[in-house]
Amino acid sequence: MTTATLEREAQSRLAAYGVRFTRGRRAVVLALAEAQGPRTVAELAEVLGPSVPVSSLYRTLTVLEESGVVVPHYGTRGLTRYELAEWATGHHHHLVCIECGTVDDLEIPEGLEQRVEAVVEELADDQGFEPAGHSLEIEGRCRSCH
Amino acid sequence: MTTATLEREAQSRLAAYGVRFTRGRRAVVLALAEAQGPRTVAELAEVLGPSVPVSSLYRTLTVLEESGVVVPHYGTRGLTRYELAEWATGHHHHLVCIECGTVDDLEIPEGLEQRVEAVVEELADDQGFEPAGHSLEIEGRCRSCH
DNA sequence: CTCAATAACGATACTCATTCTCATTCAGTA
DNA sequence: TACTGAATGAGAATGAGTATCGTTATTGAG
Repeated sequence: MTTATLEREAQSRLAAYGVRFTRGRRAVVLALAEAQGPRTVAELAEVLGPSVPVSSLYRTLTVLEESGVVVPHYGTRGLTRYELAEWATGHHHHLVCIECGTVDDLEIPEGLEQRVEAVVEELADDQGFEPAGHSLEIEGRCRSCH
Repeated sequence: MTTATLEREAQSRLAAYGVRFTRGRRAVVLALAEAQGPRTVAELAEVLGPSVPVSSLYRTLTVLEESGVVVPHYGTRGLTRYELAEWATGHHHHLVCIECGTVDDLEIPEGLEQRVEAVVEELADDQGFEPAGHSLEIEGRCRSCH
């Protein structure tokens, strides 16, 4: 997805939610687009510098989450990470490093994804609930920690 | 697994780690054995009452985690939940309620689990890392929130 | 273009889960 | 029973995240 398309889509979602696509919100969306996985507020603050103060960063991420532009991720101790929603990144899973705690996106080939979805569907049938989503986290060692 | 077996195994793991299996630690292990899914400190404190003060509860859970008796779970906003490790509960996955945030254990039939593991293995081959574990979280609505 | 009206912002105070500290108590051993 | 290190409990400290509130920026009406 191009940056222009990403911005157009993000703006459209924010508009549907009834808020503006401001400079600060654009900066956060673009920073997340650069990232290879979910990012903490601290990591984003590092990238963005003082142009987006921390208090605004928290509020911006809340707005972006509520309008469906980003989704939160809670895979590591005590920290909330954010990433662009699947309409922007495509469906993917995560590799959580058991050594350093970083989280990387993990592209999953279509065939494998279909098999995961089939399992989720069968589980849903078994247990009598309707699944709204799923996530497969794989714990291992990232390239830096090998 | 019977309570006696659970206690024996827990004691053995704590001994291997070089610490004692005290009254407070036993109480926490038994409380987690009663639970149907990962529990927060607040939830455990509610069940245990004042016999295990909160500061001890945190420390106890840390010791139990380091000795391999319990594992942490970070699936919901801002809260760490703990559950007995898989040697006690067997391998399982989680249903995270998108309504109320509770997390329930989800037993997965052997056949389905094998298919999940096959996918994880293939992903590992593709990406060139060795997986240490995996978790499949299904987001949906729990029975209370239907 | 100017002026409200309202959305967004930024600094700071605050909350609350979790961790740390330290004095006290307990369990195991001589 | 007395000694020694482990374990405990109460409360202080930390830090991520939230709420508040005065200021600034954007939008739309005239």
